[in-house]
Amino acid sequence: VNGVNDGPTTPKRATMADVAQRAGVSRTLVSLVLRGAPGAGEATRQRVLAAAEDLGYRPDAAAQMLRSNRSRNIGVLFTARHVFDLEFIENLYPPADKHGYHLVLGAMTTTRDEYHAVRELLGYRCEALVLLGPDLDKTQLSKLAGHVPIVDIARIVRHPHVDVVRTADDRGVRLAVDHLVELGHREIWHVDGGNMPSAGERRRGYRTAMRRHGLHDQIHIIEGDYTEESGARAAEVILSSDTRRPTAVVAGNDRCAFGLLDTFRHAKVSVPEEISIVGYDDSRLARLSFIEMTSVRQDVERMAELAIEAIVERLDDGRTEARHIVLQPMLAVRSTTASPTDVA
Amino acid sequence: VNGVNDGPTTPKRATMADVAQRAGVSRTLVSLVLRGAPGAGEATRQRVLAAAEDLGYRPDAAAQMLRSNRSRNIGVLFTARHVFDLEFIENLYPPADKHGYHLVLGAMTTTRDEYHAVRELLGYRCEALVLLGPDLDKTQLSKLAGHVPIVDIARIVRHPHVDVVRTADDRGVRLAVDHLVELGHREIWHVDGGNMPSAGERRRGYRTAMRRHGLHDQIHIIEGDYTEESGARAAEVILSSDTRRPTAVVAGNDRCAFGLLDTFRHAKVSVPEEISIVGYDDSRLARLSFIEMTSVRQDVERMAELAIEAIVERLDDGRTEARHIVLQPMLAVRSTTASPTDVA
DNA sequence: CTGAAAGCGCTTACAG
DNA sequence: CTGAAAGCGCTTACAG
Repeated sequence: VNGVNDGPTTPKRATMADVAQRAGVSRTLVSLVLRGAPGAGEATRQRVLAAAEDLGYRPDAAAQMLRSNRSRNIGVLFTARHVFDLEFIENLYPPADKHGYHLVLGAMTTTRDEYHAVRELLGYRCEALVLLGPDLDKTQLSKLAGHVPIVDIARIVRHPHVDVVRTADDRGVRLAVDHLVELGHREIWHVDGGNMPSAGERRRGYRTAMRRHGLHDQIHIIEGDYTEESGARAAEVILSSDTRRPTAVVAGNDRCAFGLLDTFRHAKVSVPEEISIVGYDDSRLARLSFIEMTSVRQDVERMAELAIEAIVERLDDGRTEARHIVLQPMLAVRSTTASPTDVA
Repeated sequence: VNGVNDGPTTPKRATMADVAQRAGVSRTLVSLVLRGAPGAGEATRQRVLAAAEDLGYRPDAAAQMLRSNRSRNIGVLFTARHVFDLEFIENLYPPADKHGYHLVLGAMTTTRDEYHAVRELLGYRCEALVLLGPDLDKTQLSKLAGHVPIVDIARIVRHPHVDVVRTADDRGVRLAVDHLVELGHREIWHVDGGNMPSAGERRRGYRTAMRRHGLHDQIHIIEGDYTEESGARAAEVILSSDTRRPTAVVAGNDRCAFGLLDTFRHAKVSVPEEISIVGYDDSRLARLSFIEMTSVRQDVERMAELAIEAIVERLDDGRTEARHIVLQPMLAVRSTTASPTDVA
C-alpha cells in the first residue's frame, strides 16, 4: 500500500534500475555513464543519457554517499542574520563546484545554536566544516576537529586539524588611521565590536596605529557590538561630549559606521565636513551610491577560495599540518572622510 | 588501506554496530532506543544512550533516508542576498523542528541558478519545497510540482500540488495610503518593485486605494526594483521635478524606502516634515532606532509556520487539494510619516 | 525484550 | 564493453 508520505499522484522516483531497463543496459553501465567514467561506447552513452533524461532521473545522494563512503559535502556553519556570512557563502560556491564538492548550509538562528547546527551537518556526512563566526570554546572546537578538518574564518585558532583563513584586521584598522592622519586628523576615536569576531584584533590595530603616529594620548575607545544601534549610541555619546569631540571615527564595521553616519546627519552634523567616518568590511551598504562610505575591504572572494582550497588539500591531497592564511586588507576611500575643516 | 579522504588521525565514524557492541545489545535495540521507540527497558535504554554518547555516535542520515525511504527533509529555495528570505528561514526552523522535519537550504546566487539549486535539493531527497522568490515559469513549476509538493511564498500560483502562503499586499499598500490620506496627504506617489515578487500586487493596491479616496488624478508611479539604489534614483527624480512634488511616497519595500529617505535627508529635505515615507516589510532596517520608519508589516513568523503546516498536511495527513492562504498585513506607524506642513 | 534477515539505491572490484 | 555480487549503515517486520 501507499504510505501517507506519498502524494497520491506524485510519481515514484526513478531509480538506476529503471534507467538501465529503459536503455537496455546493465545498472553498472548506467553508473559509469552518469559519473562520466570511461568504459562506455558513444552510442550506448547517448542511449543511457537519453533514458535518464526521459525518466527525470536524478542520482540519490543518500545512496551515493552510503556506498562510496564519501559525501563530498562541506558543511558551512553561519549566522543567518550576518550579512557578511551570506556574502561569504555566495563566494564559496564557485570554488566548491570547481573541486567537485557540495556545500551544506548549517544556519544558526536565535532558536538554533551551534550545537544543533553542527550535529546536523555531521549527520549529513560533511567531510569538512567552514566555520563562520560561531564562538566555540577550545574544548568544543577540539572535539569537533577530532571528527573533521575545519577551516575557521577570521578567528585565530591553534589546532592541528584547524586551518585559519583571515584578514590582517589590525593592519586594516591601521590603514584607516593612516589615511585619517594623512588628512590631518589627530582626534581619532574607535567604536569597537566588543567581543565579537575580530573585534580584539581591530582594537589592537587601532591602538598600535595611534601610537605609531604619536597620538597615544588621543586613544579613545567606545564600546560597541557591530550593530547599527551601537554606532548610533556611540554617536550620541560623541555629540553630547562637549569637552572634546573627535574629528574622525573608525568604526568596528560598516553596520556600526552606518549608525554613526545616520545619527550625525540627523543631528545636522555634516559628514565628512565636521566629522570623518571609516567603516570596515566594504559591504554592499558602504558601496551604495548615496552612502559612499570609506571602508576597509577584505577580499571575500579570495578568502572563500582559499578556504575551499585548504579543505581540498586536506581531503584530496592528504595535508595534515595546519595552515594559517592571512590576507592583506585594502582601504576603499570614498566620501565619508575628508580633512578636518573646523580646526579650532 | 586508508583512502586519501581520511585524515590520518581522524577516527572512523562510530556506527550502530559499535554502539550495540559497547552496550552489549543488538543493533535492533540500539535503533529502537535512539529513535525513542518503545520496546526497551529503562536500564538497557540508559546503557545504550551512554554507549552512544561515549562513542560520539550520530546516526548516519544517508543510511536512515535510504532505508526508511523517507528523508523528512524540506528544501528551501532562497536568494542569499535577500534579507527577507533569511528572516523567513529563521522562522521556518521552529515549526519544522516541531513536526520533526529538517530544513535543507538551497541558495541561489549570481553563479547558481534555481535549476542547480533545485537539482541539489531533490538529490537530498527533499519531500517538499518551500519556494522563496525564484521566478519559475509555469512549465518549470509544473514539472517540479510533479515530483514534490510545493509551498510558494508570496507569488500567486494555481496548481494542484502547489500551496501558496502570502500576505494581501494590495491591502498592505491600501493601509499605507489610508494612513497618509488621514494625515492630510493627497499627492501620494508610489515607487514600485518593477517585476519583482509581489510588486504587481502592491502597485495594484496603490492604484485602488488612490481611487477609493478620489485621488485618481494624483496617481503617479515611479519604476523601481526593490533596491536602495532605485529608491535613491526615485528621490532624485522627485527632487528635480519642480512642477509638482508629492508630499508623501509609498515605497515598494523598506530597502527602496531607505534609499528615498537617505537621499532626501542628504538634500536637506526633512522627513517627515517636508515629505512622508512609508516602507514595506517592517524589516530590521525600518525598526532601527535612528530610522524609525513607518512600514507595512507582514507576519513572517506566522507565514513560516503556515508554510510548514501546509507541507505537513500534504506529507503526513494526505491532503491533496491546493490551499491558498492569505494573511492580513498591519501598518507599523513610526516617525517617517506626519501631516503635510508646507501646504501651499 | 532480543536477534537474524532483508533491503533501501547506489558504487566498485571482478570475471567474463 | 557487460553483468553478477557484495556491501555502505541503517530500519523494519518477524520469529523467538
